[in-house]
Amino acid sequence: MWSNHINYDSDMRTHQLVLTWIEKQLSDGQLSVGGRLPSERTLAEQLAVSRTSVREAIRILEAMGVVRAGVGSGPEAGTVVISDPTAALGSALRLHVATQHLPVSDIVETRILLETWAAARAKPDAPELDLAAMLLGEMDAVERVARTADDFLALDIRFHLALADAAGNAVVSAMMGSLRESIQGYTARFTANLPDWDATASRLQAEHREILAAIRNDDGARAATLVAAHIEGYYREGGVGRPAGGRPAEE
Amino acid sequence: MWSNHINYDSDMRTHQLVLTWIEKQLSDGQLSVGGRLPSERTLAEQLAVSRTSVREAIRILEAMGVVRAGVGSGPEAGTVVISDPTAALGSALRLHVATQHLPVSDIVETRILLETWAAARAKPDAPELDLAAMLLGEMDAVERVARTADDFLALDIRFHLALADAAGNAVVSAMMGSLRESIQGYTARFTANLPDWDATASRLQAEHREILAAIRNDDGARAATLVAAHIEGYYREGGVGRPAGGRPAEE
DNA sequence: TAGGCCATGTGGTCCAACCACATCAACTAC
DNA sequence: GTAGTTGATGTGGTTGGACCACATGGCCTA
Repeated sequence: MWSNHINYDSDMRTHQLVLTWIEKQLSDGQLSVGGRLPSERTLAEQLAVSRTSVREAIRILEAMGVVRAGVGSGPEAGTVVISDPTAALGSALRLHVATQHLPVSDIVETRILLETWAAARAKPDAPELDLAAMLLGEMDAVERVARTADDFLALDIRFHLALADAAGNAVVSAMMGSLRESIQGYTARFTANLPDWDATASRLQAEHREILAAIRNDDGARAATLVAAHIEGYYREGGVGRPAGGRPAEE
Repeated sequence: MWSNHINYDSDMRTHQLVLTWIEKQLSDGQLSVGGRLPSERTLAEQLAVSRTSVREAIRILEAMGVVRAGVGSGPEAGTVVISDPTAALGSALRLHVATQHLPVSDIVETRILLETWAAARAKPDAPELDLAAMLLGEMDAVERVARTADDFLALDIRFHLALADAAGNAVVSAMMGSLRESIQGYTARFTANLPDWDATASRLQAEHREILAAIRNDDGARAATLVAAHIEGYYREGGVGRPAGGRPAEE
């Protein structure tokens, strides 16, 4: 009775049949990110295959990063779709960006590219935003007790990473993380060039709040604009000319 | 009697134990391309796990394009290593990373983000474009002489990296380079599952030429649009549902 | 010698259990 | 009544055994 309209090759291996079925559910929208697959036993019965074959298919999807299997009962249980697999075949990702001798202007450019994208894409209810909000409070505290600018900027970086994480793209998060050292290395020069650190910190905090508020209001376009201006101003104030208007650093 | 010196995490899932064992064989050189794994039953006995777990591990390797399973007896039988993941994915086969949920959809997203940006800002006279053009010619040559899809796609990756380099941003170039391994890992499976490689290669080449032409004409917007469509189509065509080994489902 | 047959070994599939785990509801003790 | 315990329920994780389809190669027969 379970006639899904999949064209089964007569000699298709059984676990591929399961994969095809799941793929169809996903492409049809009957299954999407966050959704749960039927239990292995149920799926086996529905597709008239053994649970073994279902498990082999799920194992592949798990290795590809499409689903995550969790035992027990409750929210963590079952097989959950964690990635839209329209183009998903998983693979190992090893990021080792050599951030040693990179021009600051290129870093600024890349930060703007990645962070504006992330800001435009972040969901208002992303849990990473809570972390960002907390970091905002810590920065306020640091500022009150007249701690060093380094402490403040360490939190500042974490704030920006949290915003990037809120976009939900693991690769972008990893790339931002790989820039962390470079960004940190810059802060020394940054603080040295500032005439009035307190005023700068206050302004940065105000901008941070605006950005976070824009994301929380689901105004991605505004958030992206604010982020770009924020990063630009941040580096300009530190005496590093921002790479002119989208155009690189010529020469 | 089988004391392999693998450090078994006590809570490691069984099929991952098998993956770890096979990874060790490959990295130690005791197993290489063309070599055959022990039979599933033998392997299960040696590692003191069930054949089911061995099969799940082999299924993953098969989906990753590392091995090919053949029934019967004779040269086509047994589980044969058809690709050296040690070379393809870096110094070690990070299968545990593969199961660590780094969805390829995120990689696709990031590629589109970075490459469209690079295409939009690449200068028509960038020297990297000459390299890109040369690679185009090489891909044509490869296509003419044989069905060496792997060779073609190796050049394809270099082409994309050259375009990214043409934007003149060292950070973006480094990030694209860090994605290289991931992209390469995907292409192995990609080629194995295409019904008509020649047609696909021709289409890819046509798109490559369009992209390059757009950049040469200083039409960054068009180049970006073409790149996005190109990458999207590229991954979609190798989409989920036809892991290595089986023939792709007819449409 | 030529042809056919079958023992052997492979992966492919299925089944029936059992385990570990996590939740939740019913129950019990206070 | 409340707090803690216990068991039912359902999940994925694992196992061993069984049978199948397939391909080879040697044995046996004509």
